Amino acid sequence: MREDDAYRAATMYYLQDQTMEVIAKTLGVSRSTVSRLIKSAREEGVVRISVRQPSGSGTNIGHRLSATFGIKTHVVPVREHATELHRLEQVAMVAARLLTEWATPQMVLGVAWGTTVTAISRHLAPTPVRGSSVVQLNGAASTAAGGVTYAGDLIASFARAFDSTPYLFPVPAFFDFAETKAAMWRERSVRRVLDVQRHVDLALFGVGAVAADVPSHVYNAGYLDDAEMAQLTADRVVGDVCTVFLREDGSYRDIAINARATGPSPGDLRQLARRVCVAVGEAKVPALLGALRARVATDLIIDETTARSLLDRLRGSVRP
Amino acid sequence: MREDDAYRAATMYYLQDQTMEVIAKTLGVSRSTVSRLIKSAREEGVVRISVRQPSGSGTNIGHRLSATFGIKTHVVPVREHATELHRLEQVAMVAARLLTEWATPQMVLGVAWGTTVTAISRHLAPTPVRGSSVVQLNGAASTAAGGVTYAGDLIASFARAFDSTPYLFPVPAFFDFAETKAAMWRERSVRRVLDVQRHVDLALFGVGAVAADVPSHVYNAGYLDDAEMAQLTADRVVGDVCTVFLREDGSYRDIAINARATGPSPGDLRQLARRVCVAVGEAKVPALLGALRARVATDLIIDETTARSLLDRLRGSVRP
DNA sequence: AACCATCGTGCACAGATGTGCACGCCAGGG
DNA sequence: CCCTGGCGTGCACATCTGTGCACGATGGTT
Repeated sequence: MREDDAYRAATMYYLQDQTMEVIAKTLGVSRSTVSRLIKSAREEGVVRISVRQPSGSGTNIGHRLSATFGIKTHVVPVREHATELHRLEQVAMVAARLLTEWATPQMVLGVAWGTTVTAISRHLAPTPVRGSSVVQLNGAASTAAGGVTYAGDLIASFARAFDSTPYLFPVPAFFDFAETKAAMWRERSVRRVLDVQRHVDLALFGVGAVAADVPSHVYNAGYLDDAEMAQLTADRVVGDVCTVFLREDGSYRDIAINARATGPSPGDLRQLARRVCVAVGEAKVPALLGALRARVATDLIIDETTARSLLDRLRGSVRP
Repeated sequence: MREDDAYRAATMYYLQDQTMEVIAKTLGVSRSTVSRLIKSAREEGVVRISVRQPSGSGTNIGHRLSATFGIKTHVVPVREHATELHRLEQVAMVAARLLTEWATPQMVLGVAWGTTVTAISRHLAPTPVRGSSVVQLNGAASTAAGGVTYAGDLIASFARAFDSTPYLFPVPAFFDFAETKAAMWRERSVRRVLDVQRHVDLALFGVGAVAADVPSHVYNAGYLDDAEMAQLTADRVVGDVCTVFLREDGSYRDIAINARATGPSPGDLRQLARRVCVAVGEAKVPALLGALRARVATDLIIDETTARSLLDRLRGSVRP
């Protein structure tokens, strides 16, 4: 009843360009109610709005990035002086919209966890996708409490939005011993999830930066001890993708801790058709550069300011 | 430049929920300009808004029609006392939006001509569709002047909207002699168009009603002489689809004039995957009933008032 | 039965949006 | 050279839209 009214109101508003006043009279409710109906229609995914990039947008930032790394880039316009938190919110909104736009029946969506992905999850409008699954890409349990429920809620919120089957990955972010990982990887319960991960059609992840203003989750939630942090610095690690650490040049294979990490390596990721990387914040630029050089992404969603920083660093002219 | 600004403004407005004031400051223009940029983004097809029908809308008119005729129905909400012209405009708007939503690469769009289809053409937002074609379904030349350019403009406006190759059908609406039709149908120039028509993926047409308040084009533009009109009445013809005449029970094969008509018969239409019928006006109900019984449509776009009328007539309780 | 929490609604106001008008810029033509 | 028509812009106003608040209905609990 209510949903049907929302549908009727949305049709009249968006498809027939009627004012809410007129719609209110037709439906026999107050204008305020119509406003709320239309809002709920948007939030419930009854209304979908997409914006397509005009083909001939010439020399702008997005196209430069796309050309350099051979990826599709979505640059989110933001005001110059906008705070990083504000920008994160903007980018997350756009990412959430694009994601629902890219959803296809039977899709397997792989999601990592972190501040960025969590922000995206807050902006997802419900978009039922027949036969879809959502799978957690990397383990989240840590010595500190809360990692599992945190990641669990995150996956659940994606699964709810797409009406998908959720697959959790109940392993720690890092094993203490590489042998344990090897052992667990032989367990059928784990293998089942790994198998789903290999069939991911659309992977979604952010990048972690070791030195960030809004510090990335991994480096602050008790996942790593002091010795490990020191080792990262010694290894010239600048950040991570799916809790696999990277250097700015994109190398990662010889970083010891990665043998104990549970997320897919850049090499694993590259097997997947579509890999969407979302990044906000100048501090993430070195890590992002490493990620792009490791070719982890096919799509990049980034705010204008960070994008500019990235291009600057590429040219070698690092700004203060 | 302008288009790029429109894209940025539209992104910020629709995807990031920014106010125009904020967008104006970011882009360095006045708020009014932003309003206009966003409007143009909508009109130029940069922004697409679609409204999906909630699955569980139970006993409403649309579902009753869908169940009765085995078609998909889109009922356009209108105010009860709305004029027929107003309703036509509403329905045409919705039809235009749905059409762009249904457009797929390589599609062949078949369009008839008439008041309804013309109204739709006025509301089409440009939506480039790779490799698409638009083909005229029925001839339009008449003894009175203007038929050809009229249909030509119509087809051209569809072709422009979808960036398609247009195929005109340069034959009269009705031949005077069935033999001429047979002869023309052997001509290669005509056969080429007929061949495109057979590959139509999406056919769009209205229904003509012999006795309409807003009279249908065929019966008023000099296509038929008095004797022919009298013959139609004698044959219990209630209207036409693509200038092929029908009775209310859906029969059409034994109506003499149809042998001289150039549009696809219901039987021809049924070969096409998707056939979208658009209808407005109580006067069209008998003709529409005939059309639906002849199974010419897979999709029906109709206003609420006409839909109600249609259901009433189905139940035998014709209202005054 | 009384109570309370929750929810949906309309009212009224604040804020956001659309648009007629006038101004200024530019290009083409006299 | 000026004139003129077309176009894009900002201003100011009218209209449209979003939302805090209060009220009333509903349903469950004590």
